[in-house]
Amino acid sequence: MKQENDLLATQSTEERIKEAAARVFVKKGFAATKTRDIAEEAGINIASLHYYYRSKDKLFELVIGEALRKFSGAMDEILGSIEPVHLKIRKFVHRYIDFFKENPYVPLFIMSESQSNPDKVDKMLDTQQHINILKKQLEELADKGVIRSVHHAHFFMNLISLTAFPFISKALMMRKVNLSSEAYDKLLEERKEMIPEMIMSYFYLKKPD
Amino acid sequence: MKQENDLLATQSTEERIKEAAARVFVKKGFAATKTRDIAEEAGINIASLHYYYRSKDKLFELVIGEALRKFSGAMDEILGSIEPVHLKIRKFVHRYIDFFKENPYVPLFIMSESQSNPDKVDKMLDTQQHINILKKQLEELADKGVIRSVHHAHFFMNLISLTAFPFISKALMMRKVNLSSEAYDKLLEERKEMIPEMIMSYFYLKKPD
DNA sequence: GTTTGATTTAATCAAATGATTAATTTAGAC
DNA sequence: GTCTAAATTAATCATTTGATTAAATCAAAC
Repeated sequence: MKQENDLLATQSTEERIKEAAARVFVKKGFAATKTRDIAEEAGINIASLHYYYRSKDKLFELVIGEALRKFSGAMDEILGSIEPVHLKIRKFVHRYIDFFKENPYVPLFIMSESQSNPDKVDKMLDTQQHINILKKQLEELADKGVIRSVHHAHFFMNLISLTAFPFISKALMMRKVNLSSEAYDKLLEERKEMIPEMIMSYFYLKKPD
Repeated sequence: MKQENDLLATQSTEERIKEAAARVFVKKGFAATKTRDIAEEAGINIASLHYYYRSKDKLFELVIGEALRKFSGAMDEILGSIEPVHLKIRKFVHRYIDFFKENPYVPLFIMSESQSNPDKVDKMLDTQQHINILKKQLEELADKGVIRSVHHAHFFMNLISLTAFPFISKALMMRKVNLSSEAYDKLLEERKEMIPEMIMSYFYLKKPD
């Protein structure tokens, strides 16, 4: 077969289907995505989709699984380390803002899925262990009087809220505050510094050592 | 017709359909919701649904419209007032946490819809004007050196992120931090005090007058 | 109790949609 | 070149689903 262009030449059909599926699923959700949409997006025949992936369900689980692994892999790696908390915060925020800039639909996608399909999502994410490391660190700091003594969940919630929500709400927020996508992205970049500072100024009663 | 029970007796069919639709749409999203689901949830015939609301689309627009009006109505009322900013923050957070506790699916629903259906959502929300009041207030405070001089969007983003995200992520977060729904709700209640304090401690350089 | 309009129901339609089939084409082995 | 397995396509199937229809039921007016 003569390759019609480089784009087609560089990727296998199998690959193209998966990536097209990821785009469409993430944008429209599972139910609103039709196999024909994916086929069109990938530039292939519907039957090829079934040839490679058996069913829409299987393809979806593969795609969502990858999104979740990427997401929680990055999270665990940072939160689970034994680095001091105040350094973790910075790393976490920087890495997640970069990650979300490249995968802007992932956070909302995960939230939506964990609403409509809690079991599927749940099985693919288990960060329990790493959160416990963070918890222990926070308890120690609280004992020493370095940070406020509040439930560790608040710490975690605040960190993720401030980092992830502006991505989830980008479309809405842009309108509300009347900003272009570029201007908004610039603000997101600023948050890499702002969020750690904000968390620190609230939780830390003394300077960390 | 003999009424079979009080629940059926107290609501008209029309009302029951709308409320059932709200529950199902909000839980599963537009595409995943089948008219048969709504009919079953409401305990009525599919044809009655069309009799009262013409089409699935019309019913959806009605439901989403109401959710959005409730949401943005509350938001505007508080943010648009001329009260001092530090009082607004408290009111906003208290009111929204109460609102979200009663309507826990609304925030995620709005985010999902503004992703897949930006135009529909956009037309129903116009808080531009009230945000401008807040913006002006923040600029004045910044000029006086009372608060940090950062883009007003950050202020708004932080406020909403800290308030809304824990509701959007409740399902996921509960697992991560290993909490029951009740324990989680207790944390949400604590946030009524924590969030204003956190925002204040970061943005305010002097005590507000 | 009859009539009338509003409401509800069961049955059905047409289009959309996930999946399959059978035929065709492609690429590599010999 | 020929053969074979893999890949791709067009055509089609069975089910789901939003919507409609026509008949049945209900409730109020008289």
